[in-house]
Amino acid sequence: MVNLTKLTKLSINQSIFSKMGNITIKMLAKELNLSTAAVSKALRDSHEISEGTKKRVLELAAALNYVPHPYAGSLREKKSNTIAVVIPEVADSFFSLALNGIEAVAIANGYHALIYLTHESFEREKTLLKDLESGRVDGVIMSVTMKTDTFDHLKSLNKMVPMVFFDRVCEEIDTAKITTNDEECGYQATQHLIDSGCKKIAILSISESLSINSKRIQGYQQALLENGREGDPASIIDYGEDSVENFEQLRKVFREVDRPDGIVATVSKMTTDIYLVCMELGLRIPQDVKVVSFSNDSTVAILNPSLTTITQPAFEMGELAAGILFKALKKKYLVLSEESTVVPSQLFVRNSTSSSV
Amino acid sequence: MVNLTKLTKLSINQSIFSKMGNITIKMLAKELNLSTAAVSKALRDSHEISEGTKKRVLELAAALNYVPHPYAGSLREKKSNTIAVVIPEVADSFFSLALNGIEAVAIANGYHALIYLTHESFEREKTLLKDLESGRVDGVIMSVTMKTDTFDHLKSLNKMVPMVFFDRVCEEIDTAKITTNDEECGYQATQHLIDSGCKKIAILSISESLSINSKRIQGYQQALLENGREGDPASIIDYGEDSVENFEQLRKVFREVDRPDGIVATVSKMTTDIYLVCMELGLRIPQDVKVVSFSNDSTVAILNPSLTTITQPAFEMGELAAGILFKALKKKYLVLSEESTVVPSQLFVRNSTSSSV
DNA sequence: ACCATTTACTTAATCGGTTAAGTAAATAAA
DNA sequence: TTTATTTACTTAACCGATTAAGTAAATGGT
Repeated sequence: MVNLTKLTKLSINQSIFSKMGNITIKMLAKELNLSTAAVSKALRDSHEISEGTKKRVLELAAALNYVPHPYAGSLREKKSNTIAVVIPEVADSFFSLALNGIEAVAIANGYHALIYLTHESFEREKTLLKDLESGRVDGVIMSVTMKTDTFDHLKSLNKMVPMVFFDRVCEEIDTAKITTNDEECGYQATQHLIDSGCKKIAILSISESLSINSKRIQGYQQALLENGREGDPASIIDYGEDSVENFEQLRKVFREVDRPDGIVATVSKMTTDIYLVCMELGLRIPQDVKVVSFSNDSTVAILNPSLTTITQPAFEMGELAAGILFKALKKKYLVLSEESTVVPSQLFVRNSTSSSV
Repeated sequence: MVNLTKLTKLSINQSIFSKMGNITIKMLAKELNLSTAAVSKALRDSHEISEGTKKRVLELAAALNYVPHPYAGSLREKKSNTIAVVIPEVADSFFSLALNGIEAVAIANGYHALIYLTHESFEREKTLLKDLESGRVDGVIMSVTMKTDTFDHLKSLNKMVPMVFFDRVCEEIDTAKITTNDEECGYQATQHLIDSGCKKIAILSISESLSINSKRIQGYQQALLENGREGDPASIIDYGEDSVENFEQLRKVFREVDRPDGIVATVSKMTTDIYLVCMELGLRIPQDVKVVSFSNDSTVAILNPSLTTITQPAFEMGELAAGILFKALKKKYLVLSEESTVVPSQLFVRNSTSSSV
């Protein structure tokens, strides 16, 4: 049995919440008539401590539910055993799947993964990354916002902490980047629409500064070019953050006489708008308009009609990014930029591009 | 201009990443011939420091990109300015919306919100909560896993740190709980199916131990009872984690002669399976089977057919939960259990329950 | 029996901040 | 002029853990 009489004297500053106060090594030491050093070593199974003492320490620690304070150790060791994952949002299948991949690897490596959301705000990204220069985390995995168009905050953080970018990478930063074959996919999506009989193909552009966006559009233009079509600049439709404006924009495009008969959505959330606008205007998918979307949504198969998608290896990209980061955290002198990887996405043909209807 | 000559002598232990090493108050103090105390006070705009000195400190701090180490302050102040958000997953519209609500409030209060995912693993929940007893965070907002059926880990954490539950609450813990009117919604959904002409209504049950689940089912049973129907136990279909098994289960149910002609999905992810099974078996929604789902998905309107939903005030529930937690963190003696709130959900009728087709 | 080594600890410094208490010089009050 | 107060700092303790260095006692070798 553990005698707690002495310990009660130690509990101070009790708020309504910490009825018991946090147990510290100091308390264990006092209770056991040992130095804090001995207790610390016992907990870490040091050879300097006798088996009997170790047993006493472990038993008391368990009885009192001792949990080491992570910040104390981190401060001393200059190592937080924590990584940060900085992503635009989580209400997106791609990011939530990638996150699962990252988390799985982080847990397997005994690390904490702190998730930070920028909500596509460049200001928030800057504030966040500045904070991460503090030593709060040992490494960072991130996808930049749609609006990230200067890179000093990234460069600055990259000097302090190993970083790995995934999907929405920043080309200007010299470090590891996990991407998918965006240009090729833009090409494939467009070629698939052409093959399905589309004459006028539009593409929704999410952000000028985003490398994945421009690559997808490059692929789109390349496909048009190879098929002897003008790269009509009017067919690149800017898609912003204001959902009302976006809807209005789409409505306008599809109301025109020479409206597109095929459209590529570069991110999944554009799909709902496309479907709704087509419904409203009485345009049938795929008969009047064919749709391909970059998407990882699980609902694509039960949409009306089911949606042809370019699906990214989201989970795998997360796993890879995390794997490389932990490799860097273990081996001190890893050249991260040499670890960049491109993982291919896959085209899934469904009814939204069917030409046989 | 800042003279950095002295400072270079301080940089030690440079890894490939920390080319510059982290700037500390000690370095600033040395460079300015001040004590660390003076620098600390200057940075916190103390009246004890002259305006001239404050200016010198602030300028050097800015020039060297000084970022205070959060763990050092937290340790001393016994306050981390950080809360934890523990949720089952993020690939779910309800949780991601709630998360946005929580985050918005956290940022407004100058706090960090650390997101932890349990992936519905009870073991992970226990490990996580144990870690959170360390002092890592000042408060916790959480939704328990589907499998959480013992509560010692929750009770234990609740002694150390203020907790607020939302949606998937634990009734046994005496603290604030933000819920929606689950029983009423189960009732409404069922009544709506009855009103739409359904004779045999099934409900998908996600977990026996989850209070929201049992409440929804109670509402369902109540509605059946009030309409003079037997509460057929066979109509409560257990939905587990194995997606292949779930699909098989559903297929079996809908193949039977007296198959249901109405079904309530208690969580949104069940919807895809229902739609796919109906497609496969040639059952038309809503003519042969009517579907209501608890869902916050943005795609419900473009499904085939569009889905009738019970939609929870997810963002608002997150905001409320966070608001109460911060109220508790500010006022020391707030009785959290008195802050529990129930926010109503809303029924949106769409085509999956249409009776006029 | 005597020195060497091993065992099982303790002491004290450290991580990077914050702050109570102390102090010397300048200014104000009597 | 002398004492009181204010100003602008510094010193030192502290948060909770880790660990290099120190030490007393037990054990071992010859």
